[in-house]
Amino acid sequence: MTTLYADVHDLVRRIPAGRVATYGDVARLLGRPRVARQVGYALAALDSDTDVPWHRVVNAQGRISPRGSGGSDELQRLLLEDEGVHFDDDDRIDLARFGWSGPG
DNA sequence: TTTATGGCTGTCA
DNA sequence: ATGACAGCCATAA
Repeated sequence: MTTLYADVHDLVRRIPAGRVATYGDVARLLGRPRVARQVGYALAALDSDTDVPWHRVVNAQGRISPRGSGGSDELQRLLLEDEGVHFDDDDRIDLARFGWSGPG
C-alpha cells in the first residue's frame, strides 16, 4: 500500500518505547503538515492485532483524545505508563520530555 | 464526482 | 490558562 495510512503506520512503528509524538508531528514527518487529522484517523482504522504502537500518538496538548467509546483512551494511558511515560495531574504528558522529535 | 465525517491544530476572546 | 470557531484533507458512501 502506498496510501497515507500505510505511511502513518510505518512512521508510528518507528516511535521508540517510552516516547510519544503528536498527530501534527507525525504528519509533518511524513511531509504532510496538514494531515494531522488523517493521522489520527489512520490510527483509528488499525486492527486489534496490529503491530503499530498507536498508543504512542497523542494530540498537541499531550493528552489522549477522548473518542468516548471502546475504552481505548484508558488503555492508551495504561500502555504509556507501562512504558515509563509519566502523566501530569491533568492527565497530560510533558512533550518536552517524552516528545519524539523524529528518527533524527 | 459530490457529500459527509472526523483519535487535529492554530487563532481569537 | 480555558472555551469556542474555522481550516484542512484523505477515506468512505
